[in-house]
Amino acid sequence: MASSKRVTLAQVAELAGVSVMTASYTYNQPGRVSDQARSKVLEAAERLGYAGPDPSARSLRRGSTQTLGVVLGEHLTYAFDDPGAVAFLAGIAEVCAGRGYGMTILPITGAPDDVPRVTGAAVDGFIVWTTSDDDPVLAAVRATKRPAVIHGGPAVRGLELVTVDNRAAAAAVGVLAFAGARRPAILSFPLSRERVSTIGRAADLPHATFPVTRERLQGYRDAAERTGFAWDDVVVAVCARNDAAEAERLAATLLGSADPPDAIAAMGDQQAAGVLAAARAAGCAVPDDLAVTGWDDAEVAARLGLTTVAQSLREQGAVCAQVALGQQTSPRAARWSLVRRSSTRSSTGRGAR
Amino acid sequence: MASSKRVTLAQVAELAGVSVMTASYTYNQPGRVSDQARSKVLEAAERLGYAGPDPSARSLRRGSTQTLGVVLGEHLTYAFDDPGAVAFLAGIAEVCAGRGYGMTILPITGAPDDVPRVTGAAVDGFIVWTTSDDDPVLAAVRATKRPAVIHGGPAVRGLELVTVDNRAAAAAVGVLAFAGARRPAILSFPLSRERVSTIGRAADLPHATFPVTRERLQGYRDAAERTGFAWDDVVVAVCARNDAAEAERLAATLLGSADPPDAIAAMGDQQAAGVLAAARAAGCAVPDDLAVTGWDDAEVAARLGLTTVAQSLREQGAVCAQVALGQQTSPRAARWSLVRRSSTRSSTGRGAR
DNA sequence: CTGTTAGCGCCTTCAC
DNA sequence: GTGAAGGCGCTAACAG
Repeated sequence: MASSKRVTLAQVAELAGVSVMTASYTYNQPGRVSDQARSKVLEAAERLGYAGPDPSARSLRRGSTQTLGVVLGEHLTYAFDDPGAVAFLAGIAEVCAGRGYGMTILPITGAPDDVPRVTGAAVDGFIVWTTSDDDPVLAAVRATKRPAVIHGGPAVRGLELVTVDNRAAAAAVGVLAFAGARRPAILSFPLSRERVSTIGRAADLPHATFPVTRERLQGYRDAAERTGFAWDDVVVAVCARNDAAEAERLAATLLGSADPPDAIAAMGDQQAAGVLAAARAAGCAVPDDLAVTGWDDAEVAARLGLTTVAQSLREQGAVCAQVALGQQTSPRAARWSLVRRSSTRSSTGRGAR
Repeated sequence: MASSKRVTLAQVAELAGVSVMTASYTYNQPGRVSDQARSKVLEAAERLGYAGPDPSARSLRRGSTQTLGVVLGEHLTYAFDDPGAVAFLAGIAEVCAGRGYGMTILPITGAPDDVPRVTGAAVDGFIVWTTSDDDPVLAAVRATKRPAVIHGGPAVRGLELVTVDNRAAAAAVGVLAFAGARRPAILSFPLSRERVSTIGRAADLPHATFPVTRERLQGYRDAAERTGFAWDDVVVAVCARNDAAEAERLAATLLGSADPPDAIAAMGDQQAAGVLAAARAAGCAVPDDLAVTGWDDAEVAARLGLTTVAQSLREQGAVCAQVALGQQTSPRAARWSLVRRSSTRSSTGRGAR
């Protein structure tokens, strides 16, 4: 039945005894073709083992691929490990599926071939997961001139941006973390793509090229100053990612130091969960000996009673997709809110809640 | 600088004063072009705002898209929620990134347009996440004649299959679950795409069209019979998915019944975690009052001390990708092993471990 | 309802 | 190192 070579629409049309267009219509606008012609075409297709119109040829002709590209920063595994990133992807997928679009994941490895792989992806638009100011992929995406939306940051001229106001949210949650504390500390996402772990004074921090990290640090600084601290007094531990295990290790180090913190604002709920584990191990009562805050309001935050910043990454993913598809423009800043639970001190006195 | 219309290689070549082929070589085989010609081309491209070779045209001409399609069953959100599925995707992504391939996620919604969306995806091959015998997407994938690998099942003529021996593994873990028990029960994945929750006798189960579910049920049956039970005596609760919350609800119902089970074999670790939560709520000691087993050896299994079936979904994802890329063929059955922890009774007497 | 024409943008082939 | 021709497989646009 099937020939070994690729079967084309022209061959099907010939065998069916109709023109190529009739065969094409049979697949694309079946209602426009007579029953008779249609069945002849389908029968011929069956006989030849025709696989259906070739997607690449169709894309070329139509000028659209019906696919959106999603650029995920280095370490795809970590992206999938992060419940926030996963929710974001689910939001994109929902919109894509609803509009008949596919969704191409473009994993970035850090190797030089990232750029051609992104540029060469057959997609109608891009969604870029938070990255650093200096990520070469940003320029590559812009160079394609296809619609592109960046989530989180950085803001790039000509590309859309969907994000919460990280600085404001960090300031708000930071106040909850630091209120009533004497030695505030921060558990930070990496500052730059090198992703090294460090512990040090806030004043000694090198410039952060991840805008999301940078803005949250600024917000925590606002919070520290608002609650009576100098930025220099704040200890900042930098993690390589939003991961409980590493956070636990760093938190254990902090808590075991000569001058342990009594408040830790973390940039992610997974990190905060690690901090709670370290606190338990150290015999530290939360929130009395140690206040802890997270970020994202993931499932773990509710389970552990974490005070955190709530935002819907899923919804933001959906918005990114809509913007990339041109269904929506100029999204105002995404919504966020504070979720106050038992991991922070009550500002009106102990046990006030 | 940039014109509003799409810029083509021919226009770049013309402005650069070279032939189209020289321009093409500049992008694809830079070494083959003189420095002079190359810089003229790149300058012209810059001036015109040329976005680089069009991916669809290139795919058509080359006959390959450099992308793999991954078909994820209904409810993409759930897929991302399932740590096993996520590990599987990470394994695929790893191989894809390493070979310069993209990875297109094809979410299945259950709507009739699933088939054209899958068929029409510009991909070189497919990886299909476990589905039911009657899923129309299977036929569609096969009809494309592109390489395709199914994970888990069903086995389809002409398509590759990567899976563990579910029946054997279920029999093995089932023996651990049921040993020393008097009223064995099973917490099952859905039987068919309808995904309804039910509780009933094993003998009354309708035919399962999800082969993975079916084979695991058969294995548990083997285990039940091997440990002295008739299949009719086994209670089976069917969940809509591998999710802790739903499992907890069903387990609570089981444990609150007139004749509560004292052993529950679950098809997933998340489900098993839900069972443990229900047991705790019901004041049921594990494993003495209730033995519990899971499946996958996810992170939660280690944390909760669950006896479970270990398999590397990540590795299986990688294998699927390699097979789909034609780098590997006829994969033998994937490896699995038993991980015995504290959620099951010791076969040599209490506390033997 | 069916057919003809004319490319979509690029790259393989083969010549120079 | 460079170029001319031709066509990958399909469908928009326009007849009839």
